[in-house]
Formats: sequence, C-alpha cells, structure tokens
Amino acid sequence: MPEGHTIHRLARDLRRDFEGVEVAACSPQGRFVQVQVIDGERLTTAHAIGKHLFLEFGAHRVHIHLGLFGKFKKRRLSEPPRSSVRLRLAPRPNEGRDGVDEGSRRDLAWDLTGPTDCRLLGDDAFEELRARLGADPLADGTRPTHARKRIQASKRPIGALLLDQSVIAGIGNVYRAELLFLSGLHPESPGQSITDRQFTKLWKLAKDLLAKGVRANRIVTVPLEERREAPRSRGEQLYVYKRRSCRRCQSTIVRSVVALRTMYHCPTCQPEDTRWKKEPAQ
DNA sequence: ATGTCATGATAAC
DNA sequence: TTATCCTGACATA
Repeated sequence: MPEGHTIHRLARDLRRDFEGVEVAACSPQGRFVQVQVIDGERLTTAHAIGKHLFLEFGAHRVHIHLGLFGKFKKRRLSEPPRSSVRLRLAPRPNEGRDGVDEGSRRDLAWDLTGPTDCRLLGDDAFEELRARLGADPLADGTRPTHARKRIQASKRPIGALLLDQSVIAGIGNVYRAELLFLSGLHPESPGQSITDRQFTKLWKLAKDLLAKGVRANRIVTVPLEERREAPRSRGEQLYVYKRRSCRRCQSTIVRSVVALRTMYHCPTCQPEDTRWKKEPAQ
C-alpha cells in the first residue's frame, strides 16, 4: 500500500478527522516513547512529502514513515488496539465538560502499526530531510527540472532512478513498473538515454496516476475502458506489476531485480533501446 | 509450527 | 554487497 498516494491520502484523511482537534495519543506497543508530548495537543495540520507523513501539533511535529510494512488505519475507539500499535490517535475525551464527548460519540481512532519511523522531528532535522527529497509529483506547482537533470546526467538504469527518493519523491515499486510500461521504457535504460520528451511524459504520468491513486485510495493505472476482468475483482488492475502476461499484448512478463526490488516489464511493449545496448558479440 | 513474501530504506562491511 | 529493522498474510507441513 504505501507509495506516495497512500501517504498524501492519509494526510488528507487525518486532517479531516483531527485538524483543530485535541487528540488523545498513546502507544500501546510502547515504542513511541515521546507520545505523551502530543497527548492532549491540538493537531494543527497534517501533510506529506513523498512517502513521509508529518503531523503538526503546534510547536511539535511527528514524523511518520510507513516503510514496507507500515499501516495507519481507521478503527473504532471502542475496539481496543492490538499490542503492536505504535500510535493510536483519537479525539480527546472532554470529561466533565458540558457538551458531548467527541471521542466516544464518533467512536473514532487511527492506529499506526509497523512504521519504520514514528518520532518527534525538530525543525532542523525536518529541513534536512526535505533537502534530500526530490520533487514530489503530488505537490502542486512543483517543477521537475532538477529531477530531469539528475536523470539525464546518470548512467544508472531508469528503473533505479525512479525508486531513488532524492530524484523523485513518492514513487514505489508498483508505480515504477507501471510508469515505465506506460512510457514504453525498458527498466535498464540508462538515465542518460532519456529524452526530454520521454521525461516529460514520465512526469505527467506520475502526476496523473499518483493523483488518481489519492482519489481512489489505491493504485489505478488502467483506464476503465481498458479493463477486462470483473471490475469488482479484488486485485489492482495493472499492466505488468506482478502479472504473468502483459495486459496489453499478452506477452510473458519479464521479472528482474532492479535496485534491489523486483521489476516487471513487458519485452514487447518495453523493448531495449539499441542505442545503449551493444549487440551481443557474434 | 515454520517459512516466505511484501507497494521501503538504511547501516555496516 | 550484505544485513537489518518494521508487521502480517498466506502457504506449506
């Protein structure tokens, strides 16, 4: 689940549920040691950069990164959290006051499990982190010039560059495979071989598909009219990721490892560019 | 009960 | 380049 779209969607949902609200915060698992600092504080806002989520509580800021396993899900406050919950957020009960107890009335809680990070983050560390993240296609008004230059100056495969968060922030393994498919690019094409036109297309696709992902709250890359399988079917509708055959041409999908992650591409729709690959010696 | 894999990232060798 | 951290779902025995 957690690519950039998930995190931006979480920021949106958490704003909707907690912005301007005093929260009750606890860490049943105990590993968010400083949780008491935000317990009882009012959420100022929540925002995302790439795959990083930030919860602002006045002068305090919580930095959350889901990593590969992390989940942050809406639960019922009346259901006790599992012991693995690193952070539970709920509207703060206003006992004794007149008026309704928001927390109990809405029976609302959000539980965070399995994150690689859930800690307070000061301004300096925040700026440092932001400085090492590339352009986020989901941030409005972002200009991708720097990302393009990084890519075009690099000999690394485009499949590796897309996962490098300091180049573009927010793309993960599913979007990587699908974006390269839709761009007709072979994952091993060196960054240097990417033309302006190809980059522009890649960036636009990234923007559009990530934004669509935020709206749908899941990765959607295949337009409705191109879907074959039952629209109800569970799995995401994708072109190549984790598939046996290409959704478009039925060729057998090639699995490889690029930048330590499993890559999927269609040998027909994403041919190798012969400009960079030498013919095998006779 | 044990093993495997996953939409991520880093530290250490 | 390998090892490590985080959790849970599913497969296999």
